Amino acid sequence: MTTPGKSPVAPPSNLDEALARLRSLGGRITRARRELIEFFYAHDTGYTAEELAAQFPDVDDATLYRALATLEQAGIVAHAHFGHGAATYRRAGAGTIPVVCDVCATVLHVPSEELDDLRSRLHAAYGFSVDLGHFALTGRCKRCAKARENKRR
Amino acid sequence: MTTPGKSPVAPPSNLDEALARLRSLGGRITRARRELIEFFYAHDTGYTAEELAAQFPDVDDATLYRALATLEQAGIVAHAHFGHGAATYRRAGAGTIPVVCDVCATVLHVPSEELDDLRSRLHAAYGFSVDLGHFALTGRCKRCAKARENKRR
DNA sequence: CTACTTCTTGCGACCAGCTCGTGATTACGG
DNA sequence: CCGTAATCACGAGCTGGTCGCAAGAAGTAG
Repeated sequence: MTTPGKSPVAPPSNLDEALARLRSLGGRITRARRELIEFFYAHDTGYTAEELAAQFPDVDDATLYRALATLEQAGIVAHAHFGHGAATYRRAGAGTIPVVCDVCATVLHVPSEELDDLRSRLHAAYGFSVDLGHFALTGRCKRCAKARENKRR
Repeated sequence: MTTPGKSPVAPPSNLDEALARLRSLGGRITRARRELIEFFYAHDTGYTAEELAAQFPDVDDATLYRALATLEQAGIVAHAHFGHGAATYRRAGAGTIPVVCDVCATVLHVPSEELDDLRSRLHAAYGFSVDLGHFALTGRCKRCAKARENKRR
């Protein structure tokens, strides 16, 4: 309803596989798409659309968003929401989930196995398959939690 | 950085306490605020700003958002993000975490104890105090997960 | 009850992040 | 190299939310 259908298959593990996947789904390899894929396979962290736009100044915004949506449907990239602002995009299948401090916006990447437990519990109890990683977990990092403690007394 | 500072104290447990809390923090009890608080104490689920605006047609949008922000700072209401759209607001301290299906948008309310484990694990391992409930967990509900399975073969 | 101060509201303009419609362009199968 | 469908660039538009400011109400002191 809100998210474009995400491919349930395993993410491609390298650039060539990603290009092949895109092609096999009937997508064309355009300059924008190729550059994006290359970029994501060269950089493992997440980028906002704005950052990507700065990286590829001659790709139009609308094109950028459409390319990202296509790559996402192909299971090549994934996006997640941090805090209140823009979404961040990164390579699919990264194996970590982002945890963001709402105070200082620091992002901690937690291995996704930390959450396997929760995932299987919710699956067993409610039949729900959680997709951890689409929304970041939020909270307070060690430092900001401590700072706030001090302020309160 | 993104979220207005959230009060770390326990949420008020009834309407009068909530009003008292607001007053004790130097806030005035205006019609908009009182009506909102009454509404949240009468309805336990979450509402988008749009739904609230429809509920209180003579409260201006900007006022509504400002009132919600005030109540949130006072620890009376809390907002969370479901899917990609608008935030939803509800009474603070509800004790359940929303889990949303990205396909059919059904919301499942999971007792927050289900997540205690995760919370303490992340706290122990990274010093991070997660605030589950600010972002909903997303994924596929039983029915939509099954539907997708069938479509794939 | 009145006067006064300060917080709050309503209004309109505005902003970020993203999406859509359209005609021009380009990838790629043949 | 051609034809044609997929894609792109451009501009307008949409949603969800915020801001500045003048006018209006809540609380307080007298």
